[in-house]
Amino acid sequence: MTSRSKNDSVYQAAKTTDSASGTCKRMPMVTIRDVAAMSGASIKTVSRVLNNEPNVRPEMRERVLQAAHKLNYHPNMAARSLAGRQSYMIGLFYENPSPNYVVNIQTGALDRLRGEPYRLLMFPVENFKEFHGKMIAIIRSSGLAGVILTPPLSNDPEIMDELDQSGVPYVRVAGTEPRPGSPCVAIKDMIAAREMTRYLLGLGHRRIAFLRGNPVHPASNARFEGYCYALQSAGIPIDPDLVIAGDFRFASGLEAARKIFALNPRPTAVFSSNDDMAAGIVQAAHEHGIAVPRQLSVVGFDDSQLASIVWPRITTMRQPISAMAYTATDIILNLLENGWNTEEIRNVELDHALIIRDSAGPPFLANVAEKEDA
Amino acid sequence: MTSRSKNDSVYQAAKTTDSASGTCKRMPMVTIRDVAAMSGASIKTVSRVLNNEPNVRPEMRERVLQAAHKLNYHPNMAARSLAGRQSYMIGLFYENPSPNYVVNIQTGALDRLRGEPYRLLMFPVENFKEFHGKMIAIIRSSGLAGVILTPPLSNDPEIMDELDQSGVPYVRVAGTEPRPGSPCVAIKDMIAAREMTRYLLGLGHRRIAFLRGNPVHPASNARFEGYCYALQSAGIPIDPDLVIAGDFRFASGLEAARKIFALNPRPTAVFSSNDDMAAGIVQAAHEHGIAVPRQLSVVGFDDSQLASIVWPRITTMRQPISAMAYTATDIILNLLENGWNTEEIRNVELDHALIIRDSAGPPFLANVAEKEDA
DNA sequence: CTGTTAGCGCATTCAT
DNA sequence: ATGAATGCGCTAACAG
Repeated sequence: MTSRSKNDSVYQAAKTTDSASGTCKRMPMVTIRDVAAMSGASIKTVSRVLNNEPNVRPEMRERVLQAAHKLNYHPNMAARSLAGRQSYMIGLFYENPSPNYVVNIQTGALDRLRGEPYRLLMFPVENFKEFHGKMIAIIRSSGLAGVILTPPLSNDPEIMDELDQSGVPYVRVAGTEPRPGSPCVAIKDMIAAREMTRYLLGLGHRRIAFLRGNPVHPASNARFEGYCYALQSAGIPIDPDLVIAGDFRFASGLEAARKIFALNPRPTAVFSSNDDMAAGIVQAAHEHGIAVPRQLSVVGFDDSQLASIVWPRITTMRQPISAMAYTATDIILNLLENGWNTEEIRNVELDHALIIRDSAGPPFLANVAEKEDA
Repeated sequence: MTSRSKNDSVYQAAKTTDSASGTCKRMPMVTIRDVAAMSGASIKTVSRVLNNEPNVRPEMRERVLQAAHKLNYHPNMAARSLAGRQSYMIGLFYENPSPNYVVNIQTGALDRLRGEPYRLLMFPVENFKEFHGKMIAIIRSSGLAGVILTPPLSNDPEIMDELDQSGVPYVRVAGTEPRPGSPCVAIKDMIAAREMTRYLLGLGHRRIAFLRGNPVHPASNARFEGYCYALQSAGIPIDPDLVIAGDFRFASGLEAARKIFALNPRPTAVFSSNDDMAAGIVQAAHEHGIAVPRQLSVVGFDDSQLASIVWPRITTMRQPISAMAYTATDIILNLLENGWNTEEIRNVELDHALIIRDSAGPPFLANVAEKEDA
């Protein structure tokens, strides 16, 4: 009740006048000036209050806050960006490998952004090769404050060069090669894949096929290494016939299944680099009347929604995708707030977890025999 | 070759100087002034060229364009928004029912935005009830030029009231109730559901269960109506026991399955309001040893990725989600460009399509008999 | 057809 | 602890 009715009516009128006029053009802007006028402070003081800067008397602060609330004031992002020479937009660049991955990444980033003045801008990239040379333009024209790179972009040296040049902080999700000056959050793909392979080995499998992902995603290679490592330490040579190419898509799992089913003797287990392809194998198995896991164990990687939707539910390696994006966003925010100190770059590695479900079991030895006399 | 080396070197130096200095703060802004200086035009002329306004001599236009290109100029969104009193941000508001839906919506919107100066901002809404009253604040502080509403927000009168008040154009995706002043793009949910039900009827089913979606999504009700309509015109009364509650999530399909399987006699078919729940039913059927479609036909709605990933692949009603979002975005863009003429609001209805796959077939009559003597 | 002059709403010196 | 003045990069009236 500090300000009298006269003020109130003025402002309230200003607030509703246009929407009542039918043409409904645009709401009259309530600016920092209006707040200043109403609270009896200068615009600078209002600015101080709004940005939580020191050197404002508590009671003054309170008055300003009340006025802002009363006027339903909201800072104008554009003006703020322009004057402050920085934006509040974070760009998320991704190439759509699987919808679930994208959604999880988004969710994680958005979670971290909740309550922050920053916004998330989506940049789907179709063909990241033809993307080269455009990064700077995009950053500049969209006025991005920071960017989050997901694979395969997070390992593209050219893109990172451009980013370095642009001067905006960027964080890589699931990048593999360390890069000075650029933080990265990832999981230990190699270790995780080794773990999964050992799980299969522990179940008794000896002929384990591996379904690779898109080779431009380095995680795909890291997982393959883990598979090789585990096999070799178990004294099992890598059989090239058991290594099948794929591209992370469901359809490529379907295709791979054909090749795998044609193998003689057929492997007793398949380790797919991600869940989408694993689901493809499971579907193909159904169609060929091959029982999973009795005749064929199938395991995936990611623990995406898919893995628990198909039947049997897929044993997989959980990759905390949302958490990775959350962390990446957190790092960006720190970089943005505390200045970009290239020295204290954080590289974070999050934990993976083996999720045992129903698609893998001990090898059905009759299966091998049955094949051998074919 | 209009401008000489002197100019060139100056600008080029300006372009690279900072990134070479190690501290990598921010690239020096190339402004409209630089372009004006280099091309020998005034900033207003440059502005005209950049915005494709008339009244510029072609050769002048060319010179400006070249200068801009040479300088690697990119307009500053913030300044443009501030001066032009309009932003280039389109907000996409959604509550995450199923990841696939969200991704499809996004893809459609992003497709339409390609090449446009507009950007897409994501606004996930957890609890849309507690969202009331915040819409205006969000629009204002983020400086949204327009918004796209997806269900259930696209049918929330309070939210739409706020939107009307805010004055920014908004388009509803899959809204059901027509609303003056707000365009909407949808499919004919009722008709489509009726069609699907008739398909099942045509297969010979008489006991068809219906799995409802989240009741706050009006599409859920429309689909239910279609089901009822088809049944009634076939002279089959609606059996309340066959109408099961759900919420569009996979898990609710799983739950619903238990109830459905306990029914005696068991229905020969289930029509689920969306694919996620249908996938839940299929999974549960596997677990209970109920063969789909031999012992139970299951059909879904949406034709999401899921539908063709589970086994058997689900017969479903394709809803062109991406296309709907594309169209919605198109409408927003028109509204933004040509002014918001409330008179010529377009309500668009896109086509659905029955996608016949493997999860539905004729009823297995022995099934009925078998149940009856139980 | 083209240029000049003013701001847009805010942050930011530098006064006080 | 507070305020006046200046300008961010651009668009928008107006003049020519």
